[in-house]
Amino acid sequence: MYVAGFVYICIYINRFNQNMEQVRVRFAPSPTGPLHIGGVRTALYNYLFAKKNSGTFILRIEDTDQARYVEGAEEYIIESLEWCGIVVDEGVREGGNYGPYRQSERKAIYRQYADILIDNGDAYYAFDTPEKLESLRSEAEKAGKTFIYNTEVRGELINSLSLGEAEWRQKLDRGEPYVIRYKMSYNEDIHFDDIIRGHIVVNTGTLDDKVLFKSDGMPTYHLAHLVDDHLMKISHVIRGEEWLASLPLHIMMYRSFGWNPPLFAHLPLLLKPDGKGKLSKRDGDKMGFPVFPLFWPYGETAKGYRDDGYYPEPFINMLALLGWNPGTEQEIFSMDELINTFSIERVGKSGSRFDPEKAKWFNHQYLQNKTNNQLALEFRDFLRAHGYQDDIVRLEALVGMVKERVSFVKDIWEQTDFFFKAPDTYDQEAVKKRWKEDSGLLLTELRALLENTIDFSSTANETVIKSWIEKNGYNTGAIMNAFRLVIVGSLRGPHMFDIISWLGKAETLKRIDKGVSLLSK
RNA sequence: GGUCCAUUCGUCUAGUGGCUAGGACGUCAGGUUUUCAUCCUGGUAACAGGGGUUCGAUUCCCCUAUGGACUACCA
Repeated sequence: MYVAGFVYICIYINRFNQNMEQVRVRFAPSPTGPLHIGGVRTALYNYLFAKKNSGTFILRIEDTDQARYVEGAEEYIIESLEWCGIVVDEGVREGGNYGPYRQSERKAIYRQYADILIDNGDAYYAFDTPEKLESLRSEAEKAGKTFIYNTEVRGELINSLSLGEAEWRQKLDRGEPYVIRYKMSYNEDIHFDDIIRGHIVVNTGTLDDKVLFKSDGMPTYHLAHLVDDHLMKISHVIRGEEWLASLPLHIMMYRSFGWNPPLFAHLPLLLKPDGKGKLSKRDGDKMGFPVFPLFWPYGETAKGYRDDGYYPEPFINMLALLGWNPGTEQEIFSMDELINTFSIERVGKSGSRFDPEKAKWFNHQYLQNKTNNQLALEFRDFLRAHGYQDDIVRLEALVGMVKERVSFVKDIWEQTDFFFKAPDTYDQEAVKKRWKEDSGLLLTELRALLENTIDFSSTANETVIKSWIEKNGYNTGAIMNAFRLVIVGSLRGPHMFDIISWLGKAETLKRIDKGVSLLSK
């Protein structure tokens, strides 16, 4: 028992080391719509693992389902990965020695492998119509059971196992539609390992004879991905947890083919922020955050992170930490740091609830590290959208004043709108609280002071005004709040002296005049 | 229903057979500030439940509960 266990572990370790020699991983989405952040995370973990181990990251398009194919989805997926900074080594655009990388273009390959299984006796032809199977399923359901196409019922259905050879060959020759099914063995325990979940045992009695080859001449996922993974020399299959249930089948198939399976790692799911279940587009719509990297422009549109103002770096940073952590207290990672630190063993086992608030915080952190020049350049577009413009040096100064209080470039406008337009109305609450009987007189006095100032810089004004306040024994808070009210229109914004210095003397005096006349009535 | 997987603060998570169970987001309070925000400081808050094993379990085992995935000629 112990010896068997030891031998088993040795074989496993040996295989593990073999696979580590040439790491080749793939991200294999099907082009059925926009790429979900769950998918992005799967791609990211594959990418990080590949780069960490000097391996190859492959993008394979799994378009074997012609009915679900969506125009534009492939381009969208590629563009999404590009935006994220996930670089594909081999794929539909990049090419490579193991192409083609689109399954629809590999159609001819799959049939041969299906035939190998048939010759082995590990697969067979089945002629049952979808309608017949459907009715068997609903019948079983009515009886409180589940219909499974397996050893128990195989003999009673129409296939090359129940029919005489002459009979099924005749059906084939006549061109009757058929599928190829895997002949699952009965009552056998299969043992396999998952890097994240450890050792798992499943009895084949609970498995069914999965369709490998469809009547439309296309393989199903089970056949296609397995053949491709083998032919493309994939060393590690890192994919979503939804595949864990069909891993026993895949292990059996590797055995039938006589191939060494790759190593597997099944990633936990991303769950919705509230309640239960996995994250979906609906949650994003409902709670006002995106679940896709990019805006999806086809058919039913969906907003994306890029278009919502997120930078790719914090988006990736946030996603990397959702289900994985380095075991240290570091939270902010560049892509290179992620690559250096990543390991599959440190991916968690349980599903992670997505928290949009934390995503915002990551963006905030990254934005703080941008230079004023970068932000000013980006902000200029938002400014134009509001019908304003200014020179880049002035915008740099402006951005510098509010940078630390925003999470997105688009937020800058909310913090700086009053720089571009004098207030027309004044916040009533603030007026009530801060505009006193003598405010008008005091501001008129202040106006005279500013009018005679030569140096209108922030520091110069601060010195002048503060000494004036002190000399006259005025109340600083009373003056400054009233001052802010006429300049900004409400009690918010950066340092007052920075504001008026940016506005300039003429505009400052104008706003005092306007405010005093409107508020002193 | 069946099979498989999972379960540490509200959320993301660290961690260990003996610790005051650590960090981050959020939240709350205080401080700084001429305002708001930022920022700083501090607080709040967790080992799903029940049995074992053990001198001792959050940690190891079993059961229960809860959640999830799969159960297509979809991936």
